[in-house]
Amino acid sequence: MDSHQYQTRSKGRSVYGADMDYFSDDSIATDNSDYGDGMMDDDDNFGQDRSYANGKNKKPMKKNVNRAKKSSNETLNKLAAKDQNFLQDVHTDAPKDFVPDVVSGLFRRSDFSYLKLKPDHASRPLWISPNDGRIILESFSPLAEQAQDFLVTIAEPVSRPSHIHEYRITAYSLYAAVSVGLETDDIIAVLDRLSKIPVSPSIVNFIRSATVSYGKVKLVIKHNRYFVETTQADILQMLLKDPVISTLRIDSEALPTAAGVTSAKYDSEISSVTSKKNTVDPNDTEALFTSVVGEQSLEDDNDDMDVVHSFEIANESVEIVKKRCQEIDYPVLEEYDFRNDYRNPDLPIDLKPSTQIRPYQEKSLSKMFGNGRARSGIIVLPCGAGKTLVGITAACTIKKSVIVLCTSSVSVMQWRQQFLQWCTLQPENVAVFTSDNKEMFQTDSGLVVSTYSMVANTRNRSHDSQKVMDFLTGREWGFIILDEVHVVPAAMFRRVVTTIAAHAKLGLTATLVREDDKISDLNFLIGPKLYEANWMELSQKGHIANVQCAEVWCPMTAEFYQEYLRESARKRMLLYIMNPTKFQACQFLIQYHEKRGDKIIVFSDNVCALQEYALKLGKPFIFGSTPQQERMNILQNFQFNDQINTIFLSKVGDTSIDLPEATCLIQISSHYGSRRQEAQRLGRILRAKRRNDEGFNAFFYSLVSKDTQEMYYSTKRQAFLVDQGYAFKVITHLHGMEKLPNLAYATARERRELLQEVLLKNEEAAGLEVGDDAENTIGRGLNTNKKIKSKAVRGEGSLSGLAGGEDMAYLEYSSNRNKELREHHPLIRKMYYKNAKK
DNA sequence: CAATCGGAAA
DNA sequence: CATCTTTCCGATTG
Repeated sequence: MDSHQYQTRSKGRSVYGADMDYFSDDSIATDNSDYGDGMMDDDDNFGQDRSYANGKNKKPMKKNVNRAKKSSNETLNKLAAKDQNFLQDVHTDAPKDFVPDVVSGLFRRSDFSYLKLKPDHASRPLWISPNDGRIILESFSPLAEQAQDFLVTIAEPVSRPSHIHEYRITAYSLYAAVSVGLETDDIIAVLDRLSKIPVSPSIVNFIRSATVSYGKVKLVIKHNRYFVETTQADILQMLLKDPVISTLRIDSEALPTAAGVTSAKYDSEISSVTSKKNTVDPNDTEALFTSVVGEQSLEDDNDDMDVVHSFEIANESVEIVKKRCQEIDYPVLEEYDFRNDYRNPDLPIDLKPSTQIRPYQEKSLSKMFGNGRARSGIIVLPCGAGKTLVGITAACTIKKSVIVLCTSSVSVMQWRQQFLQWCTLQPENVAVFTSDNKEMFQTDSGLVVSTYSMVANTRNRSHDSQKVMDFLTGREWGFIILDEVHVVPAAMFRRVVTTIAAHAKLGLTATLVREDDKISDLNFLIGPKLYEANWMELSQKGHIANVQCAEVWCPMTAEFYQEYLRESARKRMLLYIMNPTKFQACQFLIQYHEKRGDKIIVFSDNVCALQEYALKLGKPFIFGSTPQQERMNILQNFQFNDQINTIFLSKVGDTSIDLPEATCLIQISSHYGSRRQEAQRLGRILRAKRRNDEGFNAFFYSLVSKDTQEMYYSTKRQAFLVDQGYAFKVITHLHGMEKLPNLAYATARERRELLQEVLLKNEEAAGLEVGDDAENTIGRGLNTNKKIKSKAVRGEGSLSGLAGGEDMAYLEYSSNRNKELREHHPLIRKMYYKNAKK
């Protein structure tokens, strides 16, 4: 199936320039999907090569490039089939313009023909670019699985579609590898064994130079005090001479060994140390060295070294030191020797015998506890793969007080429940700390589950809240679990990490991508990425659902497209979301999947559209201002009632709702190019495994209005999933849609009415902030222009609606109900306030 | 005392 | 980039 890789290749970056002629391009077949039977078959005629999505380079991609690829030889073909951006960000000192004439992609700027293939290259699965540490893995090789295990450890997975995987060795990935316990020589040796070509000296040098300093400096907490440790004396000297770090050192000998040193005392100690240090000649490294080196024997670890050199730093300076170490290329490793921690009381916690750990969960944990200590870091697992259980197992291994932080109070409750479900922890050892539940455990050790916002809060706290915070900050925690690390703003994170003293930190996430650059902050705030699962592999092994992703192209109707072209960017959005064809597609898909017996979730970012769709189709929906009680009610029904098989969700569904399992997901609008959102939403159906035998057992549709901006965003959003190996099929025509009985907006008149409604909504949205209906009561003389307009469109219903004829208002203007409730009340209030003042 | 609302921040 | 949604707190209800 040759074209397969082209589909999956489409880590597309389409740029919608002025030319929109790509859709007449014959390389995109239209209307060849047979929706009636074999609708989701892995059939070639189903999806098409997304060759329209071709390049950052703003030029419409030449068809013949793709063609050329198809006809060239096997290996070249595969390499070339990789994304075109291969060389877009090559930072290399190697000659780039070897051969100006290109074959394609990868070979555009460099000629690699000078690289000698090993005689038995065919049986080796790797190829390493000497220029930039890029690694290409043939995932069909028999050695692929082992190679993959190795590569995830030492390199960043860039893209992992079905046949060819791409990784990249970076300084950071090497750091992670070293901190997981790999040795420099082993890395090089294994690489060489797997590679088709001898590993180039440039790569070997890079690995050596990067790893020589990595994993050598450790940060350890003892008795609530922080120590910087290293086994190499020369590194210690180097650190002590560092202008930043040297000033932060505390003389540990002078401190009493007992805990409970107040921070005031710390300060005085610091000053005493610095004054003392001035007496030492900075050039006399020997003296400097001996003045601080506290030698101590290490409990026989797997380390050959039996001495560690360490010095103490103050709690407050931990972050500065970590950052500084990162800068000077000696990133600190945080390890917790929990087995030898006799000071903190043990927590009676163990997995229940019935609890089963899956192989990949075990593997991720083995990275964490590889040398008998607990390393801090991040574990990346797709949603539904049992992140919670990984966290719980880690807690059961450490057996010290645990604190769990999550993003919402809903997940707080879930964590608590899961802990009680999977392990032997007793309820009296568990405390929940949220806005309406402030508990503390009375025992020596225990588990606290809380939210980030609760802990990181800087504003004034309620009395109870402060008491709990004192409790949290006043003790030493063995382990902290940070759930959904990718969503937390870095600033908040920092506060959390610095206020709570925890020996080991574990970050859990499904997607380590963000559209901003804050993700790198996690590196030094928590630690290296310890493990990243391959989604495809998990789904092949049946741990998560097997998902068929599809993008449905809905052509704009003539009227809508006309308006679309006329309107400003701001208003275009509503037009393409409310596109009648899209609505029909949605209706059709819902009906199709309900017949199959699927449970369907429809996502829409746009609240107006959400309500419009849901009401028109008579389905329940949940959005921000849906009260908690109603949410529960709807979700309960969705889960257990056979009559309710479809629900509509706004952004609330992305996080913080405990969604019952669904098997089909339809997206009608989304947040621009957010890859994270896309992944998160897909994650909502990964848990579903009911029909594992039928091949695809879950469906993910994105409805996209053709020829609009949406297409651009859509491709961007998919990038992450495509990198994970998902193939997005394009459906240009839903077979049998027109024949659907009671199809909405089937007549031109209905569509016109819808268009009117949408345009009108735009007006209202624009006029809203001036308060166009407050005028009836108080807002006299305010913007009469708008007032007239709004009155005109509202017609007879408006007055009764304003006067409290809710039913009427709800039916006719339901889409604005939320806005009216939320926006006009404060407005009226403000006006009252103003009047009262006068 | 609980439920609910408004405000602020993220 | 604005919008949406969430969180927490304090105040107001019945």
